[in-house]
Amino acid sequence: MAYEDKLFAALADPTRRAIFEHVAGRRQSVAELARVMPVSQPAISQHLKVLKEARLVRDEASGARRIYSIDPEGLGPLRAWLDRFWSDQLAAFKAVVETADDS
Amino acid sequence: MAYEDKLFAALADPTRRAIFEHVAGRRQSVAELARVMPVSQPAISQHLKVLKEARLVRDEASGARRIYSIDPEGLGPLRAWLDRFWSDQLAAFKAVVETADDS
DNA sequence: ACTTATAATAAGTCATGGCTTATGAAGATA
DNA sequence: TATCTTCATAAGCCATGACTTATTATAAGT
Repeated sequence: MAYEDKLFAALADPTRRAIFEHVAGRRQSVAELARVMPVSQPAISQHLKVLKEARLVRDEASGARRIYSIDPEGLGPLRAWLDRFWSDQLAAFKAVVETADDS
Repeated sequence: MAYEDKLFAALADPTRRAIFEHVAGRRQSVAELARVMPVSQPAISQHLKVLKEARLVRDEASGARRIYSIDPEGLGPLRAWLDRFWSDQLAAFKAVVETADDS
């Protein structure tokens, strides 16, 4: 599976996005997430695995716990993808405006 | 289903993303897309329906054809979502730097 | 009018994915 | 050592979704 595919797929699920947003707000353990989210601990672990493979989060051992935090570079590729269309659309918009000026 | 959910879900499928990128490159009909993509015409129509409900594309009748084009505002919410974390991460990074300055 | 082209919808198949409970491994605590 | 916590993995269930072929509707061309 291509990397970009993993990134978009990881963000597609609402529960997983919620977990990501929690982790982005504050680094925390699996148990903490399980306490606040409406799914079981294994479900949390499974989501975190997907997020990790998409490089959206990192994990770090801390005794028996495992602390998850956001991966600062993880959203870079998403932004890059987005900017591709952003500039395209700006160019297209500009072209329309300039065509209108010709009239 | 919430709007944001539809947006992310629409972009999750690689085939659908490819269709979106084609349409973004040049406005075109369903048949044109079906010619270049490795799936059937109904599959294309189904994907376009999802993209349209996510407000990523628009359609316009042109005789028997239906021309699909990108919806310029469609990616706005995605960018807004992204920027939320972008500034968060910048703030976090700044905090780390300033803490380092204190030492 | 008849045929061809275009595209949407219906119905059915099949794989994937998100969830559960059960379990085991590794660390902390008594 | 024994227990408790934390977390990951295994296995199974079930809904969803991406695809197919078949069909229908509408418009264009002859």
